[in-house]
Amino acid sequence: MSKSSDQFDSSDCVCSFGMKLTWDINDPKLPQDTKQYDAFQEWTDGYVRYIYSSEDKNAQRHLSGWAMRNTNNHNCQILKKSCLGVVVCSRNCSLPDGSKLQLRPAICDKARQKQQKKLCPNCNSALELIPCRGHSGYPVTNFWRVDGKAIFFQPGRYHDMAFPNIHQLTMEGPERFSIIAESNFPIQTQHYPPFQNTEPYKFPYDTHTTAAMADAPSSLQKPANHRLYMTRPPCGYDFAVPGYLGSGPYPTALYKDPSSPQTETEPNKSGSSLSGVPHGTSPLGSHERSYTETTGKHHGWKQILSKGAYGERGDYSQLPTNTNHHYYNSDYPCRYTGPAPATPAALQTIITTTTKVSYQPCPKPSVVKYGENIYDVKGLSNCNSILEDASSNSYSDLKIPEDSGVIKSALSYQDTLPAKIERSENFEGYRYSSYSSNSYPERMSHPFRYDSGEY
DNA sequence: CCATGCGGGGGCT
DNA sequence: AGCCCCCGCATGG
Repeated sequence: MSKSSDQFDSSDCVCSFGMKLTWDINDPKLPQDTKQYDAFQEWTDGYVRYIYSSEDKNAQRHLSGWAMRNTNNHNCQILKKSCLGVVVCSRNCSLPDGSKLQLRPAICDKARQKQQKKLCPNCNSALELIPCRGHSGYPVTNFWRVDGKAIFFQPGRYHDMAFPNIHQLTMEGPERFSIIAESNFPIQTQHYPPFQNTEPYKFPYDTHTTAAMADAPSSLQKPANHRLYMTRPPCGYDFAVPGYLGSGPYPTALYKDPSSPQTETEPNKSGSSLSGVPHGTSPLGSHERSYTETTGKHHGWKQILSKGAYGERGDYSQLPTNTNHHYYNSDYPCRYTGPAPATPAALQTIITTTTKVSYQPCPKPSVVKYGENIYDVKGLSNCNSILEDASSNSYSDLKIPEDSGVIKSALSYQDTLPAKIERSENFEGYRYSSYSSNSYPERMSHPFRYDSGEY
């Protein structure tokens, strides 16, 4: 594994090792001969699947940059967690740097309630929890399953593929928001295309992305804007970068208020979610929406690390763009089409609880094939190639894609680390950082740290 | 204190 | 039946 870490980076990219294989968290049997694992992804977004080593501490803890709470799905083998959204200033005030306040909601109900009673550190107005609605109007859900030596992670379910499980909020249309008035945001629907169509997801994301970009053309992307809540730097990663990469896209769909929820979304549920504004988008505009990112991706660390802090903000401009997409695309495409074949594994694992696993013998076939079909996404070139390979091989055979361009690109941004980094425990302290596009450096150090502390 | 998990239970579709 | 969510309880840092 260790070695793979480098490769892991790739995980961000769309085609993670997990995505290459065809499986679904609900499959009776999951791939067992996994030789490679994905690097832990803090900020997952979209329909992605990763296979982590059971030794990965972050995976063991079922961590996520997003504030995810345990959801009882009455299935002890699969741990289901749903996104809590993001906490923002009810007045949508702008921070000194122009960014919007975005806090990671406390996971504990009581703690969250207390958190919401606090006032905006910047303007003293009330804080507001914007729920995530990236999954067809419902919070984005993550599924964790321990099986053998691997920990399988999957956001959403394939059925949902049609809908993006993006945390983003729907509304975020960049345009609209650019400036948001204070309180109200118009939440409009996004324009993004509905997936509904047959079209598969072809990139809704892109769309979003695009849109997003629109706003901020170059720089924005960076994502930075988002002030996500970041963790503190224990590792250093705190930085908030937007995630373009990381989970990149994460857009979570959060709506601002419940009241408006669907509206925005409009009937199409699907649509909405897409909007994804990827984090990166404009800072200001969407505050809320933006928060999407906010929510958190700490993800930034990768970036951070790799990049160095964004010192150059400029840089990112470039990045973002590509990055974002990339990953999405892949996500979808890969997965869902194919049903997972049942794979026979030698052992089957049964997970009792999240953490516990018991093995049982099972029949198994040795080879698996995963539907090649699955991956047809044309769009993604990247993935495709990779996928193809993958498909041809059995899991075990797969090699990692170093080859794939995708990855590389991915790597470029993130390069480092990850695998090992476990997020430090501190994760709790996200402070949000916001940055507008550029200034973020300051912010980082900025006074506001909303960690859990009070302001 | 709070993050996490577990699991009962209610409500909806 | 599934899914979502609320709630309390327990554990552990």
